[in-house]
Amino acid sequence: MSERIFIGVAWPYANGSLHLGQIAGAYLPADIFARYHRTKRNEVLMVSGSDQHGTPVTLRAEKEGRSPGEVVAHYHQEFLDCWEKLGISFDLFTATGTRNHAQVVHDIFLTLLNKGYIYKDKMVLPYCPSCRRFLPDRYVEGTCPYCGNPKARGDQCDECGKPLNPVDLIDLSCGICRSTPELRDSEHFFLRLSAFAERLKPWVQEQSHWRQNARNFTIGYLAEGLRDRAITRDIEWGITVPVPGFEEKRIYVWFEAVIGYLSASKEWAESCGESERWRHFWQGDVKSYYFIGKDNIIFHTLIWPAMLLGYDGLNLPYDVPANEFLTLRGKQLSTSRNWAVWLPDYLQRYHPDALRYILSINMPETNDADFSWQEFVRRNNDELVATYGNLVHRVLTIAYRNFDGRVPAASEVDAESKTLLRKAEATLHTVDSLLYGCHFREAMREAMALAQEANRYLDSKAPWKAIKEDRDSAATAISTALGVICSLKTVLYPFLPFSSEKLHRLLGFEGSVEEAGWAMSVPAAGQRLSSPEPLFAKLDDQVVDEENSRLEQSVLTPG
RNA sequence: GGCAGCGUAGCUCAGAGGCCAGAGCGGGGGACUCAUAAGCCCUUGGUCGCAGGUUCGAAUCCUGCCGCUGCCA
Repeated sequence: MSERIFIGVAWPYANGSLHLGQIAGAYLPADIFARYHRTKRNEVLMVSGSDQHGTPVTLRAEKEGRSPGEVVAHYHQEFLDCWEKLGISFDLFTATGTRNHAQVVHDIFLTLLNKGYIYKDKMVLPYCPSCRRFLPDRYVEGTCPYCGNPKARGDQCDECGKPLNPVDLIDLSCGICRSTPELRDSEHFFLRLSAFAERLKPWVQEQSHWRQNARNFTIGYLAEGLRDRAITRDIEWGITVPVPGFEEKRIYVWFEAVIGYLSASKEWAESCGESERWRHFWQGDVKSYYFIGKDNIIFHTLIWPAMLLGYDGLNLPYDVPANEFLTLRGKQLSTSRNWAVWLPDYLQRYHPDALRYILSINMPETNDADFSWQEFVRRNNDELVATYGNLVHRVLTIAYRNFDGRVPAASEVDAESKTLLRKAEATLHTVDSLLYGCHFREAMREAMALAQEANRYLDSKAPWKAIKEDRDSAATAISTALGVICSLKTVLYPFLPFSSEKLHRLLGFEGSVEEAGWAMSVPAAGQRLSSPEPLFAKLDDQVVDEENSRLEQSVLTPG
């Protein structure tokens, strides 16, 4: 029975490059999940896009002397390039800057407004008389009321790290012209989150399959009481407010970005030439998964569900597998301090599957997990290459050289070989159910355990010796090992798609691993093998020093 | 400051009341040679953050403290 799976992935902010933390937190697990379900022949729609609005984009643009549109277009293209190279298989990766997105946002805004879930109210905000505008939080400067730092910004104090409201600051000044802003009333729209609390509480309670971090955090947040939130701002860069008199204001990013999941689905449907097909993934018997980092939990477990409840008729999230964070050499990533490994950089120098491997085997599912170049090289060389890559290579080489480049026929399958084949079959099932439940790290470990088992089997059978005395026994061993490798190719495909496809062809198959499906398929006797080549390359230990000094250099010259 | 998660072998991480607390890597030893000097076998190594408590029994539950992370004010 085929299932329908909707996969929404966090929308990366189009004001800078992607780093490894984002990949480990959301994109990689989402992609593993999507590839797994496709191979299981389930229907999958996986979407995301560039988050192109908001003050960070404007700031970046000003700093670089470009328009926000140019900044956003640049990073959008870079993202697309990264997805392709890293093999993140979106059905659609769009952007919040599209006309379609604005239309869908307006539709939701007006629907919620008509139903009374959005209302107008006044806020007191800093207004600069000489610039003649309300100032975004980040454009207000003043003295921090907590630590006395005279250059705190309206959104947060860089000295003590406390988040602030602009009106908290002492001795306000305009970040643009330095004059003193006055506090004025400004009219804004608010989302009546408080109206949904009673419906959200029992719903969250029922989600016993959610990860502990997401569930407890959400329950705690609900217990404190959901407060209404402003959804418009006095800024110029963003989606317009579809109400007369609000031409100078824009919809706040946090409100419109989550709507991207829906607008992207609609855009995808249009591009299929079936404009109503999005409903297939939003209504009825569909499970929707949202892959995000832990900083984003309540937007997906409370706010977006509230908006969907208010809009009515669309499915709420089924699961929100929020990951914890990736640290870099034990320290928190920091884009402003340039303490990060940037994805475009990585992809220029190394194999995508090597990164996918290390981030999978040590995915920050329950804890923050650490990345270091030392670990990267070690796991690549001592685990990926040594255990899996070498297994594949030794089996293919023996088969190719001794059996005329073809899969040998197993005469009689002995007990030991049967045991291994059963183990392969069992691994296929175990990995299946682990992936189904979003336990990626454990699934990867199971797969690697099978590779280890196969190495043990080869050692015990020693086909390189048997070939001289008992050719049939060697044939059985190699045929069995080829079967196991074939299963490994399948269970590892969601994690390591490039090398699995390569192995698929080395084993003499046509088509793709996905088409072959999630099943034990022992290559037929006589099947022609391709000339063996290693799946992965070992990395020189020098890489550790090179990359570490690159990191330390980049910290000295923050972007 | 409030809330949540986490603190387990040299390293990276599993385990969530009861078989001597596990895996991979590293360290030490061994047999082998098909393979990217990879693989295999044996072995080393932990008062499970600290202090109390509940229990016949606690890494696992409770309380307090310390440290890390995130969210909120």
